[in-house]
Amino acid sequence: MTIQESAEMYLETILILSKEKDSVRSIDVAKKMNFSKPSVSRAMKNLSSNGYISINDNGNISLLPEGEKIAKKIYERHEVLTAYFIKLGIPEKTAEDDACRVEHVISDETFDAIKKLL
Amino acid sequence: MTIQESAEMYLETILILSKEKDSVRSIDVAKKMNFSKPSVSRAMKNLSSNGYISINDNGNISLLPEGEKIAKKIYERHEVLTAYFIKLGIPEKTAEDDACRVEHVISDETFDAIKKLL
DNA sequence: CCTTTCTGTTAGTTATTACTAACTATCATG
DNA sequence: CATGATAGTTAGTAATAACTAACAGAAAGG
Repeated sequence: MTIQESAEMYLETILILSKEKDSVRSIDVAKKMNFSKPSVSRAMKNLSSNGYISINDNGNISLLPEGEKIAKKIYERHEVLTAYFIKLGIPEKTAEDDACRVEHVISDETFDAIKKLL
Repeated sequence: MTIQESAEMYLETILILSKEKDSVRSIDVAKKMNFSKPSVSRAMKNLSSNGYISINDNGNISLLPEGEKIAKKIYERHEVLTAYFIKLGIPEKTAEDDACRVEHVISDETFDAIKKLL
């Protein structure tokens, strides 16, 4: 099963939230992504049953190795692409939005090439 | 109604096919995109009822102004992005594939900036 | 002319990914 | 302890976009 774009977004968000705060729960993810609680609840269940995250009894979410690998990959892409678009003169907001969509669709080769440009 | 990514792909394909041959029919689109006949049939009906294409009695498909505008926009993005990725040292096949996904998701501003780099 | 092939459509299915409504469970506080 | 807010889940729905099975009509070839 190839990981879906939505799963990548959830994992990236969990990574970002865990940098910002001590514990990450479903509700934090929902607020950050502007999604409904049930959407996140379902997604977390899915990520959990596929071994990307674990959820303890308190509802705290943590990335498992496989999930962390993906989250870090997408997060790096996000950072690099945003910086690159800004360097091209794109306003920050637009650069971020574009990075957020491009980060899921480009190949490793193309990403590496762009990364080298910075 | 914002135009969907799939509609953009169909319109782009129709434009490319009409450069290659005199008449374009559903079956040509299906073969080019590797989609089933019913998928294309449904998509053409949709594009037609939204005024992007017209289909005559022989089943020949032609782009209407609104459809042609979108097709040309996406096609230009495809060409420019492919050229750009190739310039970065990416193999042609990968460059094409990446262009094909990126072309639908970047803003006009970011595209223009990349275009200027060439 | 009949049979096969090509083209297109109808109908129903599937996957992804979001939603709302409504429920349960927990927890803090007056 | 009762009340109300917070958190999470269950169940059902919707949009997008692909699929297969099955059929209808037209064209082509023996």
